[in-house]
Amino acid sequence: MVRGKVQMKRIENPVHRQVTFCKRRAGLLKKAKELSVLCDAEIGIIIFSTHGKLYELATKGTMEGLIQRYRKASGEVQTEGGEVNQPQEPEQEILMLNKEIYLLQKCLRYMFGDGGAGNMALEELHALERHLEIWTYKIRALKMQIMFQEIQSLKNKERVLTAANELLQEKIVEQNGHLDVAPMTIHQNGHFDVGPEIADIPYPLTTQDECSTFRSSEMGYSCG
Amino acid sequence: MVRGKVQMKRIENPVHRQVTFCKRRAGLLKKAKELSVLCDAEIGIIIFSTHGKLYELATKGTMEGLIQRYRKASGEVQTEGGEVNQPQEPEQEILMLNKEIYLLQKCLRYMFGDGGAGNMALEELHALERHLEIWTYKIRALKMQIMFQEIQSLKNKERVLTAANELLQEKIVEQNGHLDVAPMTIHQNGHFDVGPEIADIPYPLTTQDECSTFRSSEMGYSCG
DNA sequence: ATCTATTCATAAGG
DNA sequence: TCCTTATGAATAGAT
Repeated sequence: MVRGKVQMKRIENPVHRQVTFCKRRAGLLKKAKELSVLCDAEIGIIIFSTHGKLYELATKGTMEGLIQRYRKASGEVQTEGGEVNQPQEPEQEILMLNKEIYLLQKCLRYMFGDGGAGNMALEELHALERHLEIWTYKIRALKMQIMFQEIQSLKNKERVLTAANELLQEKIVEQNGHLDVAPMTIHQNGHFDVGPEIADIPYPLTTQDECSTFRSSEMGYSCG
Repeated sequence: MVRGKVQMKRIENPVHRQVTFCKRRAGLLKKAKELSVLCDAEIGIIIFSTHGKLYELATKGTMEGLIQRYRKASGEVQTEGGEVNQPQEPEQEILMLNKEIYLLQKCLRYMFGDGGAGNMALEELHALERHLEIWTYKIRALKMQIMFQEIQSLKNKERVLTAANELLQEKIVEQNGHLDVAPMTIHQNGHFDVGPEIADIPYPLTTQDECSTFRSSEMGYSCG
């Protein structure tokens, strides 16, 4: 028996919450199906429970199809030329990627059966191939950029270490008077010429060992 | 006043349908919000009306975020090795594609700013490049297959026409007695060897001109 | 949009 | 999980 109006806040008792979740979830999905039938609407519902379990409903076709329709519908506002370009605008790029995904999935559907709802024309395949090549090119460029930064970072570290080494050598020479100690210089030539961005570091005796990925803020070295 | 139980079928009267759509849509979204609050669930609803208008709800975060969570959740079931293979199973292939899309989107987010929520590691980029190469390869293979079928279809038509031609020649020769008419044979060699699948066609005097794409059922010719 | 009779959903309990 | 039941909520049809 329903005692009074239910409070619109999270049910704290986990058992009650679970029971209510089951019941209301069923009710929601039922209502969605009814709405779809009565009003001839396409409806998709995605539910993640507190514990991350997925429940879903797609009233016509599949959820993937609905997601694609959603992407097209929410994306086709201000979509103009269908050509692959370098738009510079993140939003346009996202639209492009949505098209890409649509194409990929259409291709996949053809290649592996799935009922053959939407088949791919040869022309679409040509377009897809071209897009994939462009993406491959972009990925390679990005990889190069990342590796370049890494090399730059390593070279900087080398400079720092070399400088530290020389300073230490000088100190040792000072302390030991005329004792002969050979300087420990590092020779390591990469194939990239990186301009000197680090110079005149007072006493750089340590460098951090973390040297990875791309954020330039993480290319750091520390001067103890 | 509700007269009797509502019939669970499409409301034919468009005004009634529209009114019901409005009311029930509002009710559904309200229920979804309640379920989300009461049971701490993340819920997304996508509704397309009959006329294609989009209505949506995402109770936590954005719809895009939810879609990605959905893809991950529905994808990571029974995903084993993270390696790219040729699974033959459509479902597994769909899982792979979901990963692909996830990767593409992550890549895109990095390349074009977007707040930099999830950045890509060099390793992920390597994987993406490899995946793209494989996709390119698959696309090319599919294109080849389609073109091969087209060639096969054309060759069949050639056979049919040649046969028809020969029959016509014979008839003409019969009718004209000893009049000398050179036979009109067609010589056209492609680079693919297609086994004879069409033979002994009685009187194939016409062939359809539609010869395109891939469905083998559409490679047809008609024998008038 | 608002109203109201009626059906529907569901909280609590078993 | 499923059934029951009292009660609040949703809504069809009318205005």
